[in-house]
Amino acid sequence: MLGAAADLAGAPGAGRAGRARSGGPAGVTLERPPRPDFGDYSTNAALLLAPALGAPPREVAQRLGAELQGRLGGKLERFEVAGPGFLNLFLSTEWYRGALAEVLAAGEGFGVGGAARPERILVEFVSANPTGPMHVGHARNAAYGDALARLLAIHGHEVTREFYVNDAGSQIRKLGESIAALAKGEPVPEDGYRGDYVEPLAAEIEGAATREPDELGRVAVAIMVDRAARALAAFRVDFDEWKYESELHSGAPSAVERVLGLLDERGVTYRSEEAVWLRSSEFGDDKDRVLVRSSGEHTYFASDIAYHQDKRERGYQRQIDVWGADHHGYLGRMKAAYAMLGGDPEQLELIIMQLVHLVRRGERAQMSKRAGEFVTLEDLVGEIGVDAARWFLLSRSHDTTIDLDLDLAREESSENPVYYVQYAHARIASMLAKAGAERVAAALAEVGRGQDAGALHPSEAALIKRLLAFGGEIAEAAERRAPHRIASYALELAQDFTAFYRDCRVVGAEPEAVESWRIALCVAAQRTIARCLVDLLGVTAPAEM
RNA sequence: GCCCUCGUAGUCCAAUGGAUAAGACAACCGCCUCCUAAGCGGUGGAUCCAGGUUCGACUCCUGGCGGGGGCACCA
Repeated sequence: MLGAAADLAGAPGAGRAGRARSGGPAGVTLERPPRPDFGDYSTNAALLLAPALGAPPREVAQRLGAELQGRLGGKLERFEVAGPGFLNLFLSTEWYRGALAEVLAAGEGFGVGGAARPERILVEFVSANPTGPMHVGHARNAAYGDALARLLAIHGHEVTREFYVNDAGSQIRKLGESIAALAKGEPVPEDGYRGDYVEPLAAEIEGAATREPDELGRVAVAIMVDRAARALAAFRVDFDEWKYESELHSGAPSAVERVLGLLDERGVTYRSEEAVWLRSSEFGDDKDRVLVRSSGEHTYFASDIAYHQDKRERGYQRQIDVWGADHHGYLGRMKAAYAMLGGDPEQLELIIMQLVHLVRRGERAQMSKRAGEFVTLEDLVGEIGVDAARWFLLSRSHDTTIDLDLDLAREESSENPVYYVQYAHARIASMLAKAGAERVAAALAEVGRGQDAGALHPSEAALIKRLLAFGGEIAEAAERRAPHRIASYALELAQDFTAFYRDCRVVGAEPEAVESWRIALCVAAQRTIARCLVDLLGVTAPAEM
């Protein structure tokens, strides 16, 4: 944590660091109180320490305050004990000046790398079936998984992003059969694929009318995967690895066969009605599950177990899977299988994304891939653009259902708060350009020397406090797998900047020391907004609008 | 029926057990001689219901009610 803020966090039992290291009572916080007259920062430490100390909370708060006063000296203007025993701290201008200097000195390192224990993490997301185009649900999954990966990486973890391609099983054969039928001018099989994209796909594949369905399926998968990768890249989502399910079935023995062997050795499988079952119900699942069908074919679940085992063997300390809500019934069996193979269930995180519902004329519409009725990722981006689409999808918590009315989204995209944040960034760029690069460099150097620039405007203090909260916001958002918090923070930061802009003249401010100080504050605000937009949310930060 | 998840203003949505529940859109009233009006200021408006735990509950527990999802030898 930042030095200036650490002055406070270092207080007995106060702050995040205090909670983590001191072993003090849980729930101690150092936070920005709801009202300015409650001080700049506030802690409930006394409320929580009081029972252990056998003293009234207000008395404990008084003692804490006195101790802090001694430690911080001129940085702490005064403190107050409030309500049931809150300790409210009022910080001096000196403290604020030092804090901004530290933000600027930290540069790219400001607020980042705070993970207490960095891990190698594999984030698997999207993993859309290659049998059709990606719809808005995949877009949400992509935006979320991508933002989460960015967040975890900035928080200090080593992150790998992976797309799992389900290129095996009956669905691929069905796709091949559908293409073969269309190529021959025959009707598509009853349970085949008949979306708008299938016919062009059939036309694209040379000699489709004379090739075998299995082979057509493979060719079609290659085309669809390539198409998905491109659509995702255009959405600013890139993957480090593309893992094919078919690989898990190849070789002798295959990865799937090996994992089935492992389960067998552990005595957690049995045969019944010609099929091989997993005793997953003994590990928290609702019922036992089939691994090998009576036909001799492996189930999807069997390859998925092999896939998760494979991830573990690749040395990831943590696996995060981002799944659609329609997969949540699958969670219990996956956790069970993971544990049955000796994995620590804590290290397998299965995140369920709630669905995106399409709304047309106020009514919910069903998205059906086989019927070809859905809004694709490309449609969404085409209608409202990458920035607005990403913000729209990322500004909501992953566990709330989103209703998407594309007509409304198109109309309202100009009202998207993303533009407000971008506008603040562009406005700063314009101000700094007006000041000139040399003047900005001089101002930054001056702040580092700690020049006295007089009293602070409340808007300046508020903006600095918001900037100082950045590291905590990253930590909180990363630990809770909640990138939407970054969107909230970015908006609040932009609002605080805009209030500062309204209240405080920057370029041309008198005396020069004030101008320097405010230019430096603008630089810190601009960097942090860009950090949020570009590096965390994958949204552009334009220099002009 | 069972399991999971969500219920906060007209709408969308935020809030590690903390003080008077944040913000956006929509509505209404004002503001461009001034570093970008994609902006600023102001007004009204919310925790599904009932119990419980706690000094303190939107938050945790129990029971309802409502929305969504899931309960295959499909993937």
